[in-house]
Amino acid sequence: MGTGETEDDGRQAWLRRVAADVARLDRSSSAERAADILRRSITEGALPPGAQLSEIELTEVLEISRNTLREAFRLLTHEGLLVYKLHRGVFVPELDEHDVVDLYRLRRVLEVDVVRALGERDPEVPASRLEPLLDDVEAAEAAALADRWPAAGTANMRFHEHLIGLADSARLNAITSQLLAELRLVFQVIATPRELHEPYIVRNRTLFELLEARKYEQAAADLHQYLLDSEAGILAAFRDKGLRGPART
Amino acid sequence: MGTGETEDDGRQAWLRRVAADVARLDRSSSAERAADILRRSITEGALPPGAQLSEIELTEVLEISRNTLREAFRLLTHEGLLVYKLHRGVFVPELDEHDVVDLYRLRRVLEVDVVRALGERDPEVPASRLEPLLDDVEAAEAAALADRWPAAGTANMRFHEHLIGLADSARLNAITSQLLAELRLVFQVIATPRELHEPYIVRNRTLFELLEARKYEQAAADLHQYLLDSEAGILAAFRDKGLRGPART
DNA sequence: AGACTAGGAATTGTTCAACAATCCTGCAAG
DNA sequence: CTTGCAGGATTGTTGAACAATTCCTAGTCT
Repeated sequence: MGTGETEDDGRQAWLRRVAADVARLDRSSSAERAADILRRSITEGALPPGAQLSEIELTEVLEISRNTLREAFRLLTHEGLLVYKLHRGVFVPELDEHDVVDLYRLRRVLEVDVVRALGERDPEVPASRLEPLLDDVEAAEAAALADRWPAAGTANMRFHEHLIGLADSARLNAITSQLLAELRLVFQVIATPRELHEPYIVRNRTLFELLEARKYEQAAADLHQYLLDSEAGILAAFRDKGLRGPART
Repeated sequence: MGTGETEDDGRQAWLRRVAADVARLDRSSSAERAADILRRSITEGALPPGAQLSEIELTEVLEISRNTLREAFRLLTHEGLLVYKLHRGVFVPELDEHDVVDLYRLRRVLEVDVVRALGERDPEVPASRLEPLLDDVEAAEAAALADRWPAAGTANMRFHEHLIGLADSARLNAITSQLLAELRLVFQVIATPRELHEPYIVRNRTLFELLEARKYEQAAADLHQYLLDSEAGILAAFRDKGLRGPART
């Protein structure tokens, strides 16, 4: 870095990076640590939808007090990964078809708009911004080759998370993170990961190539149909499996 | 830090009002009761952006334990009305121009889509669904006639909340509620309520009439420009004030 | 025998006070 | 002017205690 013009930009970028690092390390409160562990347990299926989380049991396992545990419960409740039933405890929510429709309605509006805005607002998107998307696409393809379908699903979702990230909106990122967390809950119920994720690996690559070629309008239209198809697939899977009586709560 | 004696007077008056509120409300849980009081204090400006909320002081004023107070803090944090800084306390967030742009970007996407979807999905919207919107329009008009501009602003925001409600999406309602709460924070910084809210009272009525006439496409276009104008007005007021909220955590 | 009700055990909801960890302030030294 | 170090103040966390509610069990009545 030699010239003075880019020095200020470099400094700004460095400050932002440091601030991000600090924020990440600060994040070490007991409640949030416990929430992290529980979040993984839920999204990975160790705590399936409908399961109850006993306070006494978890205070012993996580080695935290009831107050701190309940703080973690509140955090996850706000993310939609837990629900409170008064005087009965916290449960992993069981989402139904109506929730799927609701989630996909929001996904379509937000994601499609992000892609459209890329074309309208700033035609000169730095190519480096697309790198995380390519990483996700390749990660999904590799996982598919290895028959690791849950991992493929995770990579697919990270693709969409990074796509939203292109908008540089903190609030949009937070909303998306929550929507995808709830979607993972839906995937847990269906439990046929291959049929669920396989068709969208190649579509993600197509989408990436459209973005790389700066064909934003076509990418937006493509993504819209993509999400409609994905929603339809999930709803169909729900109706296949769904006629069974759910676990009694 | 201390700016003068008038601040102390204002603080005393605020303390007295809080004490009165404590005596009056007895029905809900202590944490929610405290959250109600604090929410009003924040949205009405008694606790301005940037203010720190001392735990010890508030436990004495609100007559609750620190744990209960922290529960109330969590509730308000989820609404976006407070932010935690680890080991430093809770603060009323200071939003800057970037936040305004972010908030309005989301508002435009979501609200315009709700109106469009009304036309596409279900041309037969029951007229009764629009009644809350009319109530809000009339409430804003009445408040404007009485020179009660904060009340007019509140009615305006409830109009938009009810508008979003037409989509019947629990998640959309939650997101909107939080966006508008943060917007109230922005209004507090500007502190010229009349100029801020007056132009939009008549525009809300226009919007309502377009919806009533089922001219959804025109309503959507109208709303889009409406939100662009509102954003521009707020940004202009920000630059006039020259008050900057630099901290971005 | 079956249904209903009363009572007790277990769990959650709420509050409190004390201890540990961290941050801020002021002051002295280089 | 900056650096390092106490001391004080504030926040983070814990464990216990008590109240409120639910669920299970046992007994009673028809």
